Amino acid sequence: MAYWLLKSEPDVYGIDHLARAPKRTSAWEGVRNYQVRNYLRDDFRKGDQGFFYHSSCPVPGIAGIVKVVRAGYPDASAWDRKNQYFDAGSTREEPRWYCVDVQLVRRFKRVITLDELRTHGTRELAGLPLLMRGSRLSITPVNEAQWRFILALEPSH
DNA sequence: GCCAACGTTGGC
DNA sequence: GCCAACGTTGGC
Repeated sequence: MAYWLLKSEPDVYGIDHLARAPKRTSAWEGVRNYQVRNYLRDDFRKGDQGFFYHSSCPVPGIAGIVKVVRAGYPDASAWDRKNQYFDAGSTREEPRWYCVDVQLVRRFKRVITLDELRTHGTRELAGLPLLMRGSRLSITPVNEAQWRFILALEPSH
């Protein structure tokens, strides 16, 4: 089982939106970056878990945990002319973009902030893609040691 | 709103 | 295939 970090802007789609979704489940769609597309298409498995990260907001950080309930499948938003993520280059025969379905596992009792993660960036979280210079990908892998370490941060403070 | 970093586009 | 221009991301 793999671990991931999924970024979203809370104003657009935050963890509270997912909490209110039917079955607390939603498609993670609209990804239009090839590297992230490859993760979604090739590497995501049902049962994988992910951190739900809030970006572009007053306090960026990890707000909770999701699990993958459906592995990669073609992103239908690319076929919808009215959708802001429409892409005429993606067809049903040859889909260009992929998505997964995620279900909220739980919200953290507190947001584990980017600042706090950075304080561990040279030790336990060295190499975490989120903390790497220039890292902008909306989905990045998290290894098991990093996953466990971040989970253990939640009860402290 | 700024701007560093990085991806994409398109002319050549 | 190069690379300048442009667009996007996302922290600050």
